[in-house]
Amino acid sequence: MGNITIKDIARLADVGIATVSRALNNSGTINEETKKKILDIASKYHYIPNSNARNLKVSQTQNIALLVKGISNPFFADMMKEIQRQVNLRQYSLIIQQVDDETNELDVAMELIMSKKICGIIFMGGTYNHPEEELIRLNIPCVLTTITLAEKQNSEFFSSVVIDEVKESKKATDYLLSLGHTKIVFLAKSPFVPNTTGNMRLKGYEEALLQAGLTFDPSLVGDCEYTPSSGYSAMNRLFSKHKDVTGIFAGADTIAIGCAKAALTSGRRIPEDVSIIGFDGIETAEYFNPSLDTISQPGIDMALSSINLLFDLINGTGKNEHITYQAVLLKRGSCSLAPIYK
Amino acid sequence: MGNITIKDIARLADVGIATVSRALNNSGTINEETKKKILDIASKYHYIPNSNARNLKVSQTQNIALLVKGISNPFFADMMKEIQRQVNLRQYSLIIQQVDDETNELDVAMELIMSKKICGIIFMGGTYNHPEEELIRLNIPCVLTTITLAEKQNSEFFSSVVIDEVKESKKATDYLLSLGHTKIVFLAKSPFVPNTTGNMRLKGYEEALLQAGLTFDPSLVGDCEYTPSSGYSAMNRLFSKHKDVTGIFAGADTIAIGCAKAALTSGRRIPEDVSIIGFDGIETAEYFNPSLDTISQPGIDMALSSINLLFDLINGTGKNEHITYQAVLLKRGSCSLAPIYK
DNA sequence: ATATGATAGGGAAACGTTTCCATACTTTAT
DNA sequence: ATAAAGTATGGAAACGTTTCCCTATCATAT
Repeated sequence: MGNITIKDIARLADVGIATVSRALNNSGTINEETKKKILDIASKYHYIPNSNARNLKVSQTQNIALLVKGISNPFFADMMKEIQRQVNLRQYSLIIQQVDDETNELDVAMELIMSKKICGIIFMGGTYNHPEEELIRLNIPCVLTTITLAEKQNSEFFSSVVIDEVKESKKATDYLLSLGHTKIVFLAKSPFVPNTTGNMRLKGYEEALLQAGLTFDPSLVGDCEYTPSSGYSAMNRLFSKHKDVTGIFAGADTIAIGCAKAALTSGRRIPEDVSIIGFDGIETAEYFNPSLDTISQPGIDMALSSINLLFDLINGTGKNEHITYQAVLLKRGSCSLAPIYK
Repeated sequence: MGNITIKDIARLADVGIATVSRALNNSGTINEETKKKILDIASKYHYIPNSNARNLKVSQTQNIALLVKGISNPFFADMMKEIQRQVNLRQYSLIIQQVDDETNELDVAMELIMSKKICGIIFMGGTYNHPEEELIRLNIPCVLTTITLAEKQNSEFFSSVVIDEVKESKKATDYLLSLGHTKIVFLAKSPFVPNTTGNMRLKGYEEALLQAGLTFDPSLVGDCEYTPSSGYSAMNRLFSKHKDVTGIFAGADTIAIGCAKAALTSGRRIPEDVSIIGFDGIETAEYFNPSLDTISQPGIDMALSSINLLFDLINGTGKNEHITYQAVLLKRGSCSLAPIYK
């Protein structure tokens, strides 16, 4: 049963197909009555335009792509959900493509673009230290969010929505410092790989330490994935080397949860013996026992801005923008004065 | 700069476009040398086929859709990630569409199908109590997973990958019962709405109770979303009515986390005063403090089976199948003998 | 020598749209 | 009454593929 096409509608309404097209897209000039008749027939027969034909003709699609690195972080999940919602609201479809550490996201993006599957793209998570020219090559509306930019952020070829990783990370460390902690562990993914998110956050940690007159000890930093299990084993390793750690700054709440477990199973109390602060502000962190202190990113707002900026670019209703959001320090139950002060 | 098309390749290779098409898809008869020449030129000029044109012609796409209800549950997130991975591995794209409680997933599906955007569909989460004919109308390879089927499961029009909700839920309740608990709370989403997942799990809970000779008390069941915060407030309400609750069966780990918080903040110890068991088996449950007992579903396996069944259908390499997985009871640190036995 | 059957490749139609152009009919201004 | 300027519509080309059908070449069998 061949689907119903614009031709069928034309025949049924006894008009030309050009007229049907005009009625459907209300473009050009068309008589109101004719239009109504056509629309009625179309809806009566459940006409749905063939998007392949349409896209072929206009060389544009109604799909936008979301390329996300590190999809497992629940913080991203919430952002994705919001982006999803906004995209659907605008009658577009979302093609989500996860990219792992090995795949080159630009190749993936290029293929999606060239095959005409998408008309806009959001990069989420990870690092984009590609020379700007590469992004220019994409030649498509593009926004980068929740990522660390190696290059200057004032490019005219994409929009971005980020936080100041270094500053926010310093904020977390400063808080621990203010509580009197001096032996503070830092955990993140690839902290020593230049320009990664983990690296940026390490910088903030280091800055805070130095500013407080402490020396930076690389053996206090751990490398782990953004998961509880990975945070757990990394923290265990750290504990075995440094029994006297009293402060932990985890570069993600998921990691913090794993660290907490490690502290607890080693007989340490939180926050009496060891203070823990996370990053991101996922819901579970609040419900953890004890409730986890964290640096909370405005994920939903960032998602919203990203999609708005993207559609501004797609519709030509706005120019490139670069937004930096503020994160906030949430004090809950996992940090307290260093034991020495008690 | 107009993209490079099959015509350009034909011109460059000095052959007809039909020949190029044959070389690209290695279909029909073609000389090996000619083919090599064409392929070389194509790759040299970074030719990428226009999928809109192709899809229009063959009336088929390389996109598969994932319609998920209740996207916020991290248990789904892991499944989605695996589905994503498998789809990409096969050079298809995944269009993820979240459907909320209000939207009719069949309408969404129909639109996606009719507009020729997809060639296969996976329904995930929620309930599908649509009459079979409705699903038949879709007329496209289709698998239902992690959902509760109202109708008999032997349809020839779709595949399914599920667990026996009632049985697994009874397993959880039996466990609590075996520990001597008699006043057990049950929490899930829409437990009293027929055929929902929550309702199925309620049935298992009820069966276990009845079998143990206890009476079913509806005032012990709570209705909440699949989130910690919702579980938290629902449990608080329940505690205020029933101070002597000693067992909690949460229909999701996310809910269990909220319940645990409620128990803890009310001064109850886990598991000494109150035992909690969850459902799903998300990673965080294990790292919670205390480690949460749960009924663990084999999410990754289920995702894998789903996608395999779907591609069997798409490629015509297999017939409809209906798989029921077993979940397993994970005993960790959140359940113990009822206080009365101590 | 001719007939047969592969094998290779080209021309052109078709997929379902949008849009340019042309035409026909109205209205309004002169 | 005629010209000018809308307004409404249809025909047909075009988007970039795939595929059907036809022709040409060549080897093999008669």
